[in-house]
Amino acid sequence: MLFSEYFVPTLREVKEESLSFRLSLKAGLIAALASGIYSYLPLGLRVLKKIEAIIRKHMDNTGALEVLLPALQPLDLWKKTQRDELLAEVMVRFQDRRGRKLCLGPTHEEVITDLVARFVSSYKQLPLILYQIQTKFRDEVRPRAGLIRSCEFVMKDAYSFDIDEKNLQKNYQNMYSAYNSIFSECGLRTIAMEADPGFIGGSISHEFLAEGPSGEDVVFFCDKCNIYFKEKEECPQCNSRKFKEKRALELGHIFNLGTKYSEKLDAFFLDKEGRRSPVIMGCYGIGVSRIISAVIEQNCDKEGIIWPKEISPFDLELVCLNSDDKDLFSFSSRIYRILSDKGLEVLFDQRAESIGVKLNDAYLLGMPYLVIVGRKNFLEGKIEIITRSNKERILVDKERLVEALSELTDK
RNA sequence: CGGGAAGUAGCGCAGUUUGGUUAGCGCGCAACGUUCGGGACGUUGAGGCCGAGGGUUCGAAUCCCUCCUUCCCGACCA
Repeated sequence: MLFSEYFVPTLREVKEESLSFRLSLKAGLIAALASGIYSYLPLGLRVLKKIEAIIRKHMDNTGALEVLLPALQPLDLWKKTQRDELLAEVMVRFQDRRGRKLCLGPTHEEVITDLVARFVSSYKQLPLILYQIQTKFRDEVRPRAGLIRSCEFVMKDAYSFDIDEKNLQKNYQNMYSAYNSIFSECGLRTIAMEADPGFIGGSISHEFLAEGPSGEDVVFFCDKCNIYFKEKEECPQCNSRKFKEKRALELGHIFNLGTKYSEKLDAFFLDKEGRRSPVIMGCYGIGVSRIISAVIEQNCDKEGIIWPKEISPFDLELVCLNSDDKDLFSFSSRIYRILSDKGLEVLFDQRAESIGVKLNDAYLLGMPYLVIVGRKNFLEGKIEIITRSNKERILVDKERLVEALSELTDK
């Protein structure tokens, strides 16, 4: 991708305070439309899609099947679980021209259970796991920190349906480990903890938190035992009172729902003995857009973002420092083509900007590798490769560049 | 929903206390020239119902009232 033909409106100054919010605005990942409402710009959307791809891979591995449920939902459905009242405050609700009462789905337990109630009637159809990646709408009291708490956000929600508690446990455990894989593949360090099921309900639930300065939760950490805990009392392992307070962001939450929804929405099946029982459910959510914020907070420095390879919008950024130097420019262009043909995703900054602007932008945007083609090095037959994470600079012979990059990026 | 801060050019801000006639600065944008390994320099230029409405006044970005919006802290939540 040629930088000059791309749409990356970077900003020099922003007044927002949250770390990830600042960086996602400065790097041109998102743009604000109103409080809690954001557009994804091309760079941000690339990241979102990569995260979604990782999630899909791991969901598919658990045997979950992807569906896409409607965001528009009749309020009557919500009356069956009484959650039209419980969630009244956060629901975006309205009437259509026929006076039909609708809401924009803040979550999808009702819709998915209704679907299963319609089509599942035998133990032979179970287990079943369905998931979707979809936009949720919540009328937030106080949106904050950009993608961290917004009124419209992308969520992955999965729902498992089983014949008994034992089978649910198996799915729950599979999801638990899938979640750990997803987050670590996104370049995150997360903490899994037992949690309060809240309005989703059910008996047991676990949440997955990512440490970060803009996090909304507070957790405590004991250096000695290397464990996190929620109650501000003492370390549950060594009873020490010397622990650190940390901010953390909830990225995922898995719930053992049992029969809470299936009973109310009539999702029953006949077992081998012909007995009629409610389907046993689990529910598994990930705040997809929020992952972007968490990743930024855990992977950045004063200069900008440091994308983990797996979700970086591009594999590398190629910077031609002196675009009006014909030799330099044609060499850079040739490199760009060769790398692209090899399947590498390259952002090629060939703008007629000053060197400082291009380098600062490159650090801000944060691709894992920066390939700097400058006149001086070029005349000596060298090209510079900077590893964004540790700022390590290496000079390679220009004939060896493609090879060196293949080694670094494994592509 | 309670508390705080703020709305002036695309972005970041000064000016408001003490009202005064053509509303400023930096960056960005357009053009030309000079630069070219760290947001470079010069010249010229475009761009504002000073958040909205109402009031006070000869006169309002500035004083008063109402409303809207945004950010931050708390309560609540993925």
